[in-house]
Amino acid sequence: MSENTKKNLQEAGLKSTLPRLKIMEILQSGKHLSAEEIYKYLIDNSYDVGLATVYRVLTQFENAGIVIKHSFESSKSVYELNDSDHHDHMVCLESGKIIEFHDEIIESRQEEIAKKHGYDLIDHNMVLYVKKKK
Amino acid sequence: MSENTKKNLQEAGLKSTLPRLKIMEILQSGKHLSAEEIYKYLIDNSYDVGLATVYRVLTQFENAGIVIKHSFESSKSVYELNDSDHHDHMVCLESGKIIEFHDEIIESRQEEIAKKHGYDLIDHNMVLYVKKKK
DNA sequence: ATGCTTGCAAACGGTTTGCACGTGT
DNA sequence: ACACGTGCAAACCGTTTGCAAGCAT
Repeated sequence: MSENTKKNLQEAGLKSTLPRLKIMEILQSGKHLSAEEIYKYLIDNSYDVGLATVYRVLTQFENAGIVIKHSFESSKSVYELNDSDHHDHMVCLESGKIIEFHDEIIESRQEEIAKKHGYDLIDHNMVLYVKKKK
Repeated sequence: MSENTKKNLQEAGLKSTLPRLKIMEILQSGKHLSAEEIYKYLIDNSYDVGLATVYRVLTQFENAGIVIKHSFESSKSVYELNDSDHHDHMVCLESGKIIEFHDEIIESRQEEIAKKHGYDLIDHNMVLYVKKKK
């Protein structure tokens, strides 16, 4: 797996350095993590990185299409690996839990709406804010 | 109209002060404006406010349900009057133009999705990023 | 050997806050 | 008169950047 990661990085024109490999590895968890969370995790596991490096690496990964950046809450951004099959998110306002989902009906409807207004749909951002049903 | 505005403010427990009335008036334009844009507009029209006041007023308005805050681009937020009939937004990546729309199919689909996962839909955020059809 | 990467600390940009003064009711 | 609102400047917080040193190829 690490060999694979190395290749992925090189294909993206990025030298396979330790910070990059470590960050990639953390992202494999499938969680939605902030730069700071990743940074803290590395420090706690006694790998010394600079927070700036974490930001730089994440930005490079984003540009390379390796990760996707979200801003569910206004201030800090979170990152997740781009598994390349698109999904949207639901955030529980009570627990903060993030649920991923995909809905073809909504997707195609979005296309139609853009078209109807004379535009091509390039991308979209959709987050549902929810609470556990009682 | 200004009398009405005054009443609205008071109902929200906010004294009807000049900064608040002026900001309310600017928002009537129906545009999506940032705090800084509102601030500049006031200064340019020779009404001296502090930027901090603009932020404070907008936050109070948001809490009172008078305005809605969006973050279409990551950094600055924009505000619009809450006309209380809900709509979503489409942003043109080339011109920056913002188009409002409402789609019942998507709305009800969102409800269903939340339910299907055992949640109640409280709110949502949806932005389509588009480009003019060529 | 070269140029990309890194860590650090300083800068950044949007937003918030403490404080003393001003204003609406 | 009183509490609430305001302006200013300083603080804030997440993120970015300049620089000199370090590392992958």
